[in-house]
Amino acid sequence: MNDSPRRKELTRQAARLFVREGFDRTTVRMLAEEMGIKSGSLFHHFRDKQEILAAVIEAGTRNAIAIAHDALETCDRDPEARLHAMARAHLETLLTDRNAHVVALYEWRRLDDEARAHLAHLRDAYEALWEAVIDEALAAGLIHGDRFLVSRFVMGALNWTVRWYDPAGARSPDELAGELIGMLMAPRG
Amino acid sequence: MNDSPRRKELTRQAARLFVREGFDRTTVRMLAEEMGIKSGSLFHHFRDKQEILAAVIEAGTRNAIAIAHDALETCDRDPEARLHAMARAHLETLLTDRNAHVVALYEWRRLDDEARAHLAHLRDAYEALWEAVIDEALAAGLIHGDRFLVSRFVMGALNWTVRWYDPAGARSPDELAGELIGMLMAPRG
DNA sequence: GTCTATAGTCTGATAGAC
DNA sequence: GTCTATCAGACTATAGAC
Repeated sequence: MNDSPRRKELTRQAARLFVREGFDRTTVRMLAEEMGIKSGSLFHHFRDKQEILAAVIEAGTRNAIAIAHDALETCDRDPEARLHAMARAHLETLLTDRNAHVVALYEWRRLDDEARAHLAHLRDAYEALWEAVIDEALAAGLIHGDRFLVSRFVMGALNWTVRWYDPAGARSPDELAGELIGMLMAPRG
Repeated sequence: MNDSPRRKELTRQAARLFVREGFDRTTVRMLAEEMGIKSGSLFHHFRDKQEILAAVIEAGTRNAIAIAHDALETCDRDPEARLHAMARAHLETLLTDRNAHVVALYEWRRLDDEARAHLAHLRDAYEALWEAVIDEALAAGLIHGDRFLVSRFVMGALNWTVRWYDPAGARSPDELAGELIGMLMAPRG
C-alpha cells in the first residue's frame, strides 16, 4: 500500500504488540485498540493482518541495517572495534527499543510466501553486514572457526538474549556485546 | 490428569505439530486429525489445549535432562569432552528428533502461570546441568568469561540452530557441537 | 480516515449416545 | 475411549454511512 507517516506510526505500535503477545495471538481488535481506532478502520491502512506483519518486519530490518551501518562508520578499521560495534548495535535494536527487529527475527516464519520472498533480500543484506565483519575478524586472527558457523552461532547467541535479558538488571547491551566477543577471543597475555 | 501410554503417544504427536505450526496456530482439530481421532475425543485425555502444551513441554524437558545425563555419564572427567557431550546432546534433542524439546524452548511463553510455575524447576534442573559443565570448563581454563553469560550465550547459539539448521546439509549435530566449543577455546599450538 | 454493523468462518470446549 | 452434534464466543475482513 502507501507509505504515509500515519502508516509508519501504526506500524510502530503494531510492532510493540507483536513483541509482547506474538503475531498469532494478536488480534486486529487488539491492534486497533493500541492505535486508538476501531478494528474496521485498520483496513484502510493495511490490506490484511499479514500486511501489517510484513510492514513491521520490513521496518525492523531496515532499521537494523541503518543502525549497524552507522555503527560501523563511526569506528575505525580495527576488527575488534567493528565486531563490538556490530554486536552492540544488534543488541540495542533488540533490547533497548524492544521493537520491530525482534518481530523480524521471531515472527519471520509467520510471513506468507510472497512476503517472505519480497523481504528475503533485506534480511540477507543485514546478514551480509555481519558476515563481512566476522570475515575481517577471522582474517585478523582475532577469532577462529568456520565463517558460516561463527556467524550463525554469534547471531544466535545475540538473538536469544531477548528471552532472558532483564532491562532492569545490571548489564547494558554494550557490556553484553563486550562479554560475547571477549568469550570468542583468545585471552590476552 | 493420568499418565497412560496412550496419553504419552498423543503427547508425542502433539509435539510434532507444535514444532511445525507453532502452538497458537495449532487447532484442536488439527491435533485430533494428527492423532487419528475426532476433536471431541481429545478432551478425554487432556482437560484443555493448555494441558497438552504443558504435557509436551514436561516430556521435552525431562527427555533433555535424561539424554544430557546419559551423555555426561558415558564420558570421563575431561572438561572438553563433557562440554562437547553436552552440546551434542542438546543439538540432538533439537535437530534430530525435532521433538518436544523445541517446544519447551520456543513455546515456554505460551504456558499459563500455573503451568509455568509447575515446570520451572524442571527447566532449572536442565540449565543447572549446563552451568555445572561450563563451570568445569571455566575452572580448567578451557574457556573464559562470566559464568552466567557464557551459559546464556552458549545455550542461545545452540537454541537458534533450530531456525537455520538443514538436516539434509553436510553437518551433523556432533560436528556442530565441535565447531561451537572450538570457537570458544583458545587455538591450539 | 473513522465509524457502525455484520457477514462468514473458525475456535475451544461440552453433552450424551454407543 | 471414541463418536456425533452443537454451543457460545472470537476471529478476520467487508460494506456503506459520515
